[in-house]
Amino acid sequence: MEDTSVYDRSIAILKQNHIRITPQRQIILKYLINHHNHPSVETIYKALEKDFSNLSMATVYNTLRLFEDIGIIIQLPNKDGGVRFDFFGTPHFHAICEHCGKIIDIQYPNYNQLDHELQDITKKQDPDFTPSRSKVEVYGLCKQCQQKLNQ
Amino acid sequence: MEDTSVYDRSIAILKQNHIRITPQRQIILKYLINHHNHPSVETIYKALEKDFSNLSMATVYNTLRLFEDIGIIIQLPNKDGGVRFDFFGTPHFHAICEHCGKIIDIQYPNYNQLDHELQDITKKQDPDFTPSRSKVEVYGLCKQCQQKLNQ
DNA sequence: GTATATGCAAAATCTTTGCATTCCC
DNA sequence: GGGAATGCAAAGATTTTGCATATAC
Repeated sequence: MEDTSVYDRSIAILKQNHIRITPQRQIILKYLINHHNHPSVETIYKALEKDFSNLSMATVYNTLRLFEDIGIIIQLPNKDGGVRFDFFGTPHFHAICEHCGKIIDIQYPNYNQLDHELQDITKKQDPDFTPSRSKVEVYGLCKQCQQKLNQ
Repeated sequence: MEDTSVYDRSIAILKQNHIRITPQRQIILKYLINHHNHPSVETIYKALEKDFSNLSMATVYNTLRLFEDIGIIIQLPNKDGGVRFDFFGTPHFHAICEHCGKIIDIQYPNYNQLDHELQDITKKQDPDFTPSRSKVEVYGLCKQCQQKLNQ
């Protein structure tokens, strides 16, 4: 199963960073790998507390920040307050609807090249800054909202 | 003065969008044009309430959302909660320090071409989505934080 | 064994809302 | 004049903190 190796690779990254593998971190990681719904903190918490009682929001917050720091997930803006998250196994960017806030994954084969380009430009414009990753968001209107607004 | 015409052009955009020109909107717009410090809501409020008593946070929030909706400012993530804003007269992107959260403007001559490219890719990958603008952030370490972390 | 992570609940932040009043067009 | 914007304060969300307890390595 492909997901298992994604999971194993992620766990390896955690270990490389001397991060302890707790059950909470495992289930949150699994959730993020298996759900590409760009969940909010609360969505993750609600989904997991059923099977894993006495999980706390604080732990979910801690874990997500940790995962973001080491680059295996990225944070996305949420139209109505709060933020959302997305597992970042295959690098990609996001299209975000300005009207409803819907987030769509844009898988782009040359993302790595684009990422490299953006880091290059940044280093050229500001040699004092050492870039390590980039984040791209494209804003516009999703199909449903286009139709709604044209009525 | 260059800033005057930037201001006039922005006001024209507001009028095009049938947005009323209130004194509050004028001073907030002027502040954003003249300060490229990526201010938070509170920074703007604090700076303006001195000269403009009984300005309310609610109005600052409303105004910033409005300006963002019509695309004359963009919202940036803030490391420690909340968000920051930047006037978007000349299209550019941002370098953000992962360690201290510092935001640096990256003026890039071919930004428009890059923006166009990103919208093109998005449309190709998801024909149902109609893109209108893009946002690019490059993460890494600023000079100060590199030095700090290497000690 | 020890440093680290967790849960809990309270505190601190940040943002929105409702409504009476004011004001732009 | 009328619809829209504002200020205010309260409510609602979201996120962080402190500390005792539990646990990964």
